[in-house]
Amino acid sequence: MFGMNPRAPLPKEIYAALFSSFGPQGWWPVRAENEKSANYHPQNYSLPETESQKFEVCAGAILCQNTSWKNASKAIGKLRSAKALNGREILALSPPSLAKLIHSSGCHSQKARKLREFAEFNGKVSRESLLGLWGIGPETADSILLYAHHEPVFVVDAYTKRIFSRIGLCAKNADYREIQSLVHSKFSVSHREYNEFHALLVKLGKDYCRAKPVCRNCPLKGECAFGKSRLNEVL
DNA sequence: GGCCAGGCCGGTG
DNA sequence: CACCGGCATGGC
Repeated sequence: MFGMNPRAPLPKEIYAALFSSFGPQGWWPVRAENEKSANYHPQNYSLPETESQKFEVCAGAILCQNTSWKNASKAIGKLRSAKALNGREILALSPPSLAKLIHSSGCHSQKARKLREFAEFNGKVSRESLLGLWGIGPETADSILLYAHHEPVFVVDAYTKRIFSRIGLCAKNADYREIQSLVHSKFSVSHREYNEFHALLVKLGKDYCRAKPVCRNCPLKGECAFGKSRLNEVL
């Protein structure tokens, strides 16, 4: 309860404000079969379509755990060059050589094991089955469900927690399921909106609502009590 | 050079 | 159950 603000903006109002200032983010970035560089596909919510594109999304979700997308993306590129962006080839590599390919993503030994665990999995995809795999926690599982399988699931990450708690929408120590069910119940939408919502929150977290916040031109400064009080201090 | 990045696991109290 | 250290690279 501490830190929550009854007059905080609702999830759908936050979504609307972010979408109108930032526009569609076009997640998840995947490469179409004949393209040389990874592309975003704004407003094409049917991607990923092929099995290899889906695998790329899942591998990316694992590789970008606690890592910048840039470093994770470099590792994806290495896997592609090695023709190892699929379960069969991942399993054919020795763990050390797989770790070498994904070196740039950090925690490479752990992530090599995580990729192998995922590659070995051939059951029915669900939140429970994904969470049963070593190396897949709630955020990675939900990212896979949303961005690879188009399930209407809101993904919670460190940015989400920081933004929502500063706004007063949730407590500072709110846990994953608490934040997720808050959004699911107050903002029940399709995978397209959850896709954009998470991506927009990441954008806000990177550009404005950082650890050291930059409130000056934040799109939410009008409704954020935290930002207002900070701006008053500065002025 | 410290802090942070689109977390997760295993051990501890 | 809540908290913490370890994993590890690259950019600012």
